[in-house]
Amino acid sequence: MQSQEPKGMFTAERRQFILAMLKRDGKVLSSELSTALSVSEDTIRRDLRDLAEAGLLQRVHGGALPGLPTANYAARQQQAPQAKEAIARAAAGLIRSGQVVLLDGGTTTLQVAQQLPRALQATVITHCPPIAVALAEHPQVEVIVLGGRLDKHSMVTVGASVVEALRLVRADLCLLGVCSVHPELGLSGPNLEEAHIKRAMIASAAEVVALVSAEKLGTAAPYIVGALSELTHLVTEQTVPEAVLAPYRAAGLTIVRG
Amino acid sequence: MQSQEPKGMFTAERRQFILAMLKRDGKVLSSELSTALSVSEDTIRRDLRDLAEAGLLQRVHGGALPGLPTANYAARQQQAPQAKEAIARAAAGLIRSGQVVLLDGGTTTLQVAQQLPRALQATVITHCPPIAVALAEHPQVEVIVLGGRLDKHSMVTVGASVVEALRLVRADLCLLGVCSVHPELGLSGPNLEEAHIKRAMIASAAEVVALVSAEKLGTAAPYIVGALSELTHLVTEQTVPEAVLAPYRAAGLTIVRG
DNA sequence: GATATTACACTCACAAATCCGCATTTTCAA
DNA sequence: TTGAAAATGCGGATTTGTGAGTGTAATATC
Repeated sequence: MQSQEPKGMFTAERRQFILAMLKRDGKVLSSELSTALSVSEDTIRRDLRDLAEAGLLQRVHGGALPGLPTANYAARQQQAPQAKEAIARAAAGLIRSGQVVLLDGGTTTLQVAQQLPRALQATVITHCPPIAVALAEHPQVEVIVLGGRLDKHSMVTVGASVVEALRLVRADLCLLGVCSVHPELGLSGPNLEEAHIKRAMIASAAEVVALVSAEKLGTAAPYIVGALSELTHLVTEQTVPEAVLAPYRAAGLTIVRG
Repeated sequence: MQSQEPKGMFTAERRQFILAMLKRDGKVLSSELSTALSVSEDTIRRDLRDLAEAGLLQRVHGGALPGLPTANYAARQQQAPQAKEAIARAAAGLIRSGQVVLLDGGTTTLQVAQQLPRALQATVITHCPPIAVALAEHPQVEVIVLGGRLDKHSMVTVGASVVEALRLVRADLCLLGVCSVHPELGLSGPNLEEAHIKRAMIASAAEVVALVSAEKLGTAAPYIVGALSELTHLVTEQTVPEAVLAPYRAAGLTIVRG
């Protein structure tokens, strides 16, 4: 993709190229751009200055970094500590090319969406608008949004229409977010509506993966989602001691540590 | 196709040729077009100016690039902020407390969502995930998301499920975004799927408001949404001369200037 | 912590592209 | 045919994009 470009290139084209390169590599260097596009570094700097002014990237010494993908999610990302990021990365690794994936709501699954390899080609079905917005940046993934009433706290759509739409789906994989997991009580959550939806997601997927941070392991919440036997994988943190995980292994789950 | 053209060539023909060449090559140069069509560069510039006004391409220094398809959503959000903001504020003022409102996709309608008075209590139905995310901040507004396949370019969900869900709705008000409006041809847009959805939105609402920036007035696009008579209000910029608005007034529309 | 190096902003200059007004030609209808 | 409106081309002024030179700020190196 490092291909040279015709000597005649519009300013707008060059800036598109810069943005594309930034998106692909996560950063750009003024010097590299200058040689790659065969224009002076001053021109590159002018481009970077204008693009930064438009909020499309963030200038740093020597080049530029991706701009903040809107303030909303920047705030969310901050409250995602390293542990969640690691869990998300591990979970993203479970998705294979060509699969249809059900992606639950929550900050951890949002991280999953942001960490999908750019080369991955898949269909993601979600009832979480922020995840849909995040995945719009992805070049390959097809996104299906499940409609319903928006629950502003958890930022997912809920209601009969979501469950109904899930009935029409046969997914390969299902990634479940915020849930309590208990060796005997199984999965449970703090919200009845969401519990219904998670149950429908489980019913529509061949493999079911739960993303569980350390503090949610061994706990339970008011509303039951399903038994432990409904799960196939459990992704959690490095730091969780093996003793805590033993009962889940015994139940036949594949354990993945982020 | 690169063949020379008869010395006698109608203006419309030449413009078709320009569009075809743009579609084939992804870009056109004023200088090349001038020699290829054996007309002066001024004529080419006039063509490009008119075609850009009709929204069929995007002018750049030295030639033109394909219209909207290349610009991404984040970039569009930045363009012409003050005019769009004014239109959005005026449109937001049309919403009365307790109403059920259909909110179309687009950058202008996103502005509307961001400008809703915090005291307003209403239900907003939208097929645009970014709008849903923006409205999550609002303390009073209930949000309903219409599900479907995500069109990454315009950031709205599309498909039969959206139209189907709209059938179940009886809204008081409908705010339509990016559309071309023409006194005789009525509303039209650049996308067939979206045209279908806009039509369904119109059918489900008692009052229909079109949010139209100055450059979209008097223009048309490939896909018809509906006749002028389907509209009840038209919100546009302060700067639009009264003469341009006269035909819309004559059609019985209430004109609101931002 | 001082110095060398690199990146940056600012200005100027030049060329290309564009815009504008006006004269000329073409088109179409009365 | 004739007249009005639109389209076209031309010469000018203006704007835009670019590169080069110079001084300043930031980073790297010792």
